[in-house]
Amino acid sequence: MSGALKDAIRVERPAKTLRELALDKVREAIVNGYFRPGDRLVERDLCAQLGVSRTVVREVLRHLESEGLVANLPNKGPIVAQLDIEEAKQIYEIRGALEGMAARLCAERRSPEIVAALEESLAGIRNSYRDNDMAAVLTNTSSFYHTLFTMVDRNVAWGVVNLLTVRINHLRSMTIKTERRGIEGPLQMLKIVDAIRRGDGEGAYRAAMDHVAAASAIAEAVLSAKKPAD
Amino acid sequence: MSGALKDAIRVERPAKTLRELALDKVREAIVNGYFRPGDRLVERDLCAQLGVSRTVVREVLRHLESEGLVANLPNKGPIVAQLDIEEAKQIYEIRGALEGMAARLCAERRSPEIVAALEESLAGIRNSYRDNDMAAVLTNTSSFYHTLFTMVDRNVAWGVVNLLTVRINHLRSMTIKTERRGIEGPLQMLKIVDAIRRGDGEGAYRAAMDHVAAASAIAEAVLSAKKPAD
DNA sequence: CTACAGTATCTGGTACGCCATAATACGATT
DNA sequence: AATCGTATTATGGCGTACCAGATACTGTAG
Repeated sequence: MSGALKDAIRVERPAKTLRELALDKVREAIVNGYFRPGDRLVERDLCAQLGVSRTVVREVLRHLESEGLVANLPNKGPIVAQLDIEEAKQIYEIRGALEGMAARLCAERRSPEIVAALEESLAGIRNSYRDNDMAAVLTNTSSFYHTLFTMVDRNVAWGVVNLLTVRINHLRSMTIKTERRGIEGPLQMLKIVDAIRRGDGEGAYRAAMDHVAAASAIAEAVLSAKKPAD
Repeated sequence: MSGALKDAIRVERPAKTLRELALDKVREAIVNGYFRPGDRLVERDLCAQLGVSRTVVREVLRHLESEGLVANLPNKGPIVAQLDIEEAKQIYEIRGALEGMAARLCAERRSPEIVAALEESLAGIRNSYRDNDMAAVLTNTSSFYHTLFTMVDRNVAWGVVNLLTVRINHLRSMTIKTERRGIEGPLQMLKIVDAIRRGDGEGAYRAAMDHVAAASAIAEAVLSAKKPAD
């Protein structure tokens, strides 16, 4: 049996451990705001809410801690990590560097498939804005960058970006709701795609940087406007 | 009592939980080769070796898994992650992008303190090469980049670089042992410092990129030379 | 109203047990 | 003897119970 085919008939098992299910649940609960920043995450309460044992809950909390979504106060226990503005700016900066890098690589490859895939994602974003479906905007934006990275086989960088992105997810959901972002966001991304189509590596790099820089500026405004109200 | 002083007499407790101690131990054991890539990490064995309970061991394994140092085979359990060459190249590339970014920022800040701190680290590296103390070379190199990042308050990026670096640590220890690396490595780093001293952001960026590119090339050679021998 | 003691809460950590699965060894059958 | 089925073992996944230490809360005595 040839190597390429030998997995074809493999029986697909759920294979997800309880731990992974719980991890996804809690992470989602944090990123979509069910648990707010600063909330304490009491182990035994989580056990009850998730319907799993402390063993599982503790492993999940450790995992989220290493993702930066959960902070651990000594002798007090885990809380949902607070995002301070300085950290958010750094995250945006890193994303700029890595997404710029990926955009440049895409441009240098000069592959029509890449352009087509990016345009499809971009169309999805426009539609979601038109339908006012903000959740869809987020997932489509993610998918845009996902193709940007995976088309040039940069899955490690994609993992890094993804890891950082969850930490600023509530910021993202605020920035995209900003007035004019529905116009300017896709416009900036279009510039990236155009530069890639032209094979203009440097232009693609700068366009990607500009896009996250804009997002960062909006995030900073949103965050500094909200902090005093706390 | 004034706020600035009130922590002064605080009794410094280890504050490290058993879990963190165990985490460090296991990570170090992996990084310095006590556990080889592909080795199985049997929970109950680790309990015995570390002298801690299974709960702790499991949490440690989960943490290392999310760091990428440990891989979990379904229905078989955790093993030490194997590093394939493609992934290593991607990690070097990311480091290049981020270290270049940090170097540029350092140059733009034009602070003599930064230059002084970097020169001190660099001197440490040279001395370690002279003494043939390869472990010290590694830690001093880390400290060089640590100052590069923290001097411009980019601790998040530093965290990312650090996280990625542990995954290629055995590669690092092989590349620095390469002939001529003891000359060329410090020379490339000196170029970074010089550009920073000149306030030449672009030059610092490129010098940092060149340095990791060189390391990456050596690593690739080392890795592809070793793989067939497996 | 304050100080202090007692109490409740919660994490950190341990021990132990049960179950499911995968691999291996072993034995039976043809 | 080769093969097939079965017991055994190793191990991870998961749950429960328990204890110690730190912290926060509370009520009472002075």
